[in-house]
Amino acid sequence: MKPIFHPDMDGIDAATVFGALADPTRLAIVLALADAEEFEARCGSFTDFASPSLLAYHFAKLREAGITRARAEGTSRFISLRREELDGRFPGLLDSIIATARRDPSLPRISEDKLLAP
Amino acid sequence: MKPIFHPDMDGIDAATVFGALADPTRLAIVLALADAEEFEARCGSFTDFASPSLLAYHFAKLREAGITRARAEGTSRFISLRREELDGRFPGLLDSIIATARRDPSLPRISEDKLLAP
DNA sequence: TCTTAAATTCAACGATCATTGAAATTTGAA
DNA sequence: TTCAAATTTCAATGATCGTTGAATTTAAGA
Repeated sequence: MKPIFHPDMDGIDAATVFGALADPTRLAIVLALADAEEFEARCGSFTDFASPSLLAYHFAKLREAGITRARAEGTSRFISLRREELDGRFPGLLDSIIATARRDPSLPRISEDKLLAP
Repeated sequence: MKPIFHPDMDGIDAATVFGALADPTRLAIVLALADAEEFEARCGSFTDFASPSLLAYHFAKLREAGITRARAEGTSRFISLRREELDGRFPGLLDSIIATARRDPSLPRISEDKLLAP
């Protein structure tokens, strides 16, 4: 019932965004969201990356840095990239981040068809 | 006499680069280097940003993440951006970082003519 | 040689971070 | 109402981070 907090994009500073990306698991989440056909993914799709409670921590970091939004549906949650808003605040940055993540072979990947499966 | 360590760019991963940028002082250093006419700056030019010992810590972080190089001359040191090398590893990233830093008014700035003055 | 200047290194500190496992919350289904 | 699934919250841990101030290094100049 309690709404999910999403920060105003105008208040986001650059160092906070980079801090949210300074972790391979979070970078892998962003990459998976970027490379997926669907624009959102179920939170439970990422259990290959970390334990549920650790994932919740990483999801909160990304959300509080303005990079992702979250939406609740039933007992599930879906997250997606705040593409347009982030591009308004820092034009071109998200695309560059995604391109950078793609170039890093050390990042864990996830098969795309896992992202929405219940 | 002991040479300054510069990591091989191939071994740099994306999360390390973002981690080096997750601090306003280090972002301000990168921004100053990017906006300067000269391609390098004396380390002592940044004392507005932090104390000498704290600056040395930040310089090391940037250097170990592959973002900057350092060169000793007499008792001074000069740092510069590893533009071409970084662009080879992560094309377009540095320009995007610089554009992002420019859009963040909360970052401290330095008058450009301080960067080389002895 | 003695001194000064420029910068780093080191030891310490409190703060934040990533991680774990258990407990709590929320919702839909039996 | 009870149960199970999905996810978060909480408390605790060790590790890393940003910061300070003192000590050290290095090289140039008097």
